Amino acid sequence: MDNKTIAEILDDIGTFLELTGENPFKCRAYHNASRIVAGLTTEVEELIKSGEIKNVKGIGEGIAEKLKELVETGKLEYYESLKKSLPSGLLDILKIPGLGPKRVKFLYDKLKIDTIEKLKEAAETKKLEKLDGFGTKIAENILKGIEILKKHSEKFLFPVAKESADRIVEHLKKNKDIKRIEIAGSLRRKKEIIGDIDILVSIKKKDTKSVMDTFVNHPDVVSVTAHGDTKSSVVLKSGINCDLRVVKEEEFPFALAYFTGSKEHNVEMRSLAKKFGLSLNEYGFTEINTGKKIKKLECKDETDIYKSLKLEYIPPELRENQGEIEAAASGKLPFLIEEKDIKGTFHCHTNYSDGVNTIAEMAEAAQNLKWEYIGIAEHSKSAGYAGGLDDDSVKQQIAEIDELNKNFKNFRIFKGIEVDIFPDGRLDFSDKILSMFDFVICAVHSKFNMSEKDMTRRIITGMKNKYVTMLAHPTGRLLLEREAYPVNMKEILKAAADMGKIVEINAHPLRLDLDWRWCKFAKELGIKISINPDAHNVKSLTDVYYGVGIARKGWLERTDVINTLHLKEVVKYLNKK
DNA sequence: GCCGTTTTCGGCCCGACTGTTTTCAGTCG
Repeated sequence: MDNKTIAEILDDIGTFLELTGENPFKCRAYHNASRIVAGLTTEVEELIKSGEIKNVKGIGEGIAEKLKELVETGKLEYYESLKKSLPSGLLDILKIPGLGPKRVKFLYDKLKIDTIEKLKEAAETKKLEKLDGFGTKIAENILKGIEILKKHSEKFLFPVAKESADRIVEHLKKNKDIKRIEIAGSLRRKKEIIGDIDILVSIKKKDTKSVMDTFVNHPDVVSVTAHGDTKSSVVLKSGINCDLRVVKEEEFPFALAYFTGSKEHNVEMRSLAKKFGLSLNEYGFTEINTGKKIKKLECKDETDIYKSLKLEYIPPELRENQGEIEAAASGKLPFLIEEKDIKGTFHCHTNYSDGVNTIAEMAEAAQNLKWEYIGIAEHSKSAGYAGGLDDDSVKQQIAEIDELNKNFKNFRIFKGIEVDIFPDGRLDFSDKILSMFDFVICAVHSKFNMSEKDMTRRIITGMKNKYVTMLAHPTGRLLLEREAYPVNMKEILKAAADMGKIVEINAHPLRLDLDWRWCKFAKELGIKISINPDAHNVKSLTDVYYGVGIARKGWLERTDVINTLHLKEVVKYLNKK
């Protein structure tokens, strides 16, 4: 049983326990354990065999015992009986905004409501509002919530959320009462999937009304779900929920840190503050004993906050509670890669296959970005749906690139290919053809329904070819659209490290894969990463910068990423292959 | 259920908003 499945089961147990009214801290222990398991780079099964499981922080005796049963028998009695005791529909009802475990359980106990349909009917027939603690307003909100859930239950890709957020920020900036404004939340942390948008402002005067009004009256706003003095909440045209918080200028750094999250990072920060005798919240530090605001613990920015707890400044992308606080305490934070470090890129398509622009146009666009090189890599012949190249068109493209390269002085187009890995691990071109390229990318594009074992072997066999330089989009996922195919990523990365192959972070917003959760492990193995846009037109070359965000989340430094090398260094690297 | 530089028991982050109440519970992040 893989860690992902185990994590889901633990998370469900946490939720089930909430619904039964269990001690909230016990519930949290399961949710915590779920997150921890999801972040492990070693299989739980191995940890149990080696006895290492008891050294994992957040997993104690009780949960370790349950994990043991789960991996050894493939089942967990505790989980099964919880599941049996509660209708599965309660989990759906829980997704409705405004309904938490208490109310869901109450409704189930009182009215036997266990599906969204029954809930809707009860609200419409005024049964809900007669219950203790319920009223007309809550019933209305539940109906509204059901509608919102139906329409906008989905999450959003980073660029979609970013664009919506930028529009609001631009609009708010016109309000002269605003002093500082920042996007916070998962957008600031550069998560690949965004749930909602958090915007934070500080204002010059006391009255927040004008700022709040500016916000809720934005033309993109389709409904207002909260409209208070310090917080307002709206749903935007794009379907995204957007929150605005207004704080005083001196509170701004604390609020920014707080609303940037992640929640888990904040919890750790608060615990740490406690050890310093301080309580940390979105407004500042408070001494725990006196309850008085500490005058001289003013922080002008986030750096000051971290410094107060004897930590280095932690960049937002790292704030996922994946060891960044310990690293910051011991001066071991990575010096993260930045956009300006990118000197070129690989894996771009042209109109030779399914791209839009010519090679020359792509090269020109790359130069406009001040890059020193671009690598063209079309699909191979079996990728008929994507205009894959046959032997003849390969030769023709190579000739064209050679010709174009004669015109450049400090720029170069690298000749490459994105060759398919067949189910048996063979590649879609002969070695003779592959030997003609400056670099070769291998990737899976078909038959995704193989077992984990077979898919892992397929990819590793493909990488073994001596002409292969790098592996592209290692899980084939399309965010919010298609699940990753099952692979043993640990084995693949180990194999890549052994063979000295580069692994791609595909910077296309739908892929962003190698996932950042694996980057740190890849880095520890000494694997070089290439941040590639998989661009099919000139505009999407800048997708590379989404990839930089993911690399930063994955603790990567300039030296971990191959396309931070200057032209001369890259030529040397590729020639060594 | 987890955890320990106050602790092996007794805590476990904390505040805003909403709706229902008339001082608070539930939800959310």
